[in-house]
Amino acid sequence: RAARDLPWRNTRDPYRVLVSEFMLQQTQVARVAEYYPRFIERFPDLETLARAKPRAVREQWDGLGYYARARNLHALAKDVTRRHDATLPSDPEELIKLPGVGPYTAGAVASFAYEKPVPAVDTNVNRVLRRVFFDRATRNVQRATKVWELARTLVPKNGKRAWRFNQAIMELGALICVARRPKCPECPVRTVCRTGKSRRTDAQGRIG
DNA sequence: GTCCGGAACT
DNA sequence: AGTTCCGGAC
Repeated sequence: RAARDLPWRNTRDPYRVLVSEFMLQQTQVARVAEYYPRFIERFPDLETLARAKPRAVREQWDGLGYYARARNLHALAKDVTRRHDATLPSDPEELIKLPGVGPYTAGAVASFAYEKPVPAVDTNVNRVLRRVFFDRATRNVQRATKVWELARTLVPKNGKRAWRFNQAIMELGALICVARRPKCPECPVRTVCRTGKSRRTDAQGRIG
């Protein structure tokens, strides 16, 4: 509903989704918004990126940090161009085998590009789910796999709904259910959220 | 000065 | 389970 309009949300092109996710792994939205369009213009598709010189890729990435990810992305492009006929896999199990692709990025590409009904748990989503569904004691101890299990049960079975669901939770985590001082009074799910409920009566305590 | 963030590696 | 990478926000 109150989602921000971001360039990589208006596409289902797997390559573009992949690039945005690689950038977002390490950097905040505002900064990615600055780099992403230039990168896409310079390397519009996987083949172009695969053919590019490491130097050129690095230059486009300069200032974003975590340069190993740029190398991974480049290696991935070469990999996929060679082995998968320049088409990114749609299955998270396959995606995760690619360099620089972990559980989150695999889920994100599968959902945001291919509209597969799979969860994508980044730290935002992780934080939101833990606050909403787990009590304070459990929250600190919950293993990541538990949150993924929960996310799997929550994601709509319909791919388009799953896409919106994943985007919505990430947006919630990024704008409202932020790490430091969550804005519970503005939160649309506060009435069903453990944390939101307990905080409604509090003046403004911190979240443990 | 401290916290934040995915994946990879120890 | 803890560390590293890198730059920005606070």
